[in-house]
Amino acid sequence: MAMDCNTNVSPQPESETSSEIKSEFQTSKKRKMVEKTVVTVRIGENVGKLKNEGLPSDSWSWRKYGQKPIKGSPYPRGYYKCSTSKGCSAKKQVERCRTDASMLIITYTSSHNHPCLTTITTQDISPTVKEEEHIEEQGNNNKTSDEGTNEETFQYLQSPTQCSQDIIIEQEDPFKVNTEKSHDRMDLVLEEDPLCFAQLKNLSASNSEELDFFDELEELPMSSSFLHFPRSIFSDERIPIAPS
DNA sequence: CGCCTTTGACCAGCGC
DNA sequence: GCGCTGGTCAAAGGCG
Repeated sequence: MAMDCNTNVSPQPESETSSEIKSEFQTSKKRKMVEKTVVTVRIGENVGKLKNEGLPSDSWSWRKYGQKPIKGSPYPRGYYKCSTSKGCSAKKQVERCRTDASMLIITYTSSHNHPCLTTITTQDISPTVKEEEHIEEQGNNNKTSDEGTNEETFQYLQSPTQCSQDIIIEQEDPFKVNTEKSHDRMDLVLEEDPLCFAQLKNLSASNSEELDFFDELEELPMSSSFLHFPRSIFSDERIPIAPS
């Protein structure tokens, strides 16, 4: 895998937890062309807070079906399937960035063939959403004040750049060159991609899930030393994905 | 009892 | 063609 963490400086607002999404229509040189969305998530204080608060881990329900050590990375990769709906083919892969233990790389594959639970049982999970939104509001410089305050279903249509301050998402279309307009593309992609915001919301929530997963991984070598890096060094975690 | 995690085995794609 | 590697399957066990 060519995944790695760069330390490029970007104008995006800094945050304890940030992430990016990259859309891939061709990906995984090992496998067929499958649309993927790669998200990098910086593990920050928010994650711990979420975890401590015991929030539901996700709007979707994920079931782990495999874990594999990845060559070149000290951390294994976990494979998850959506268990919200039986026929749902949505999957995600979770791994820790090999060069920055404080970052998670989450790769979403396929799309959900069912409505997000957020839209199904809004009343059940709205406290969770509100918690997330509250966190979002704490430091999102780009976000307008009236966003993220109402129904969750509305957020489904929002740009991921606005969805969360602690999860700054950048989606990259490998077939397009201009990365500076990535957030413009994101809007388009998200409107087309069934993963879209519902999954983006997963990110912050699933952080805790991933943290649980990686709590164990942290016992692996390297991780502790990486955790000592100042987070500011990794203000930008753009992950280059080598086209196949 | 149902769901989830773990883990070894197997399969498939890619590079040499 | 072979080996390596990533991705998936399925059985077993644990947990709520």
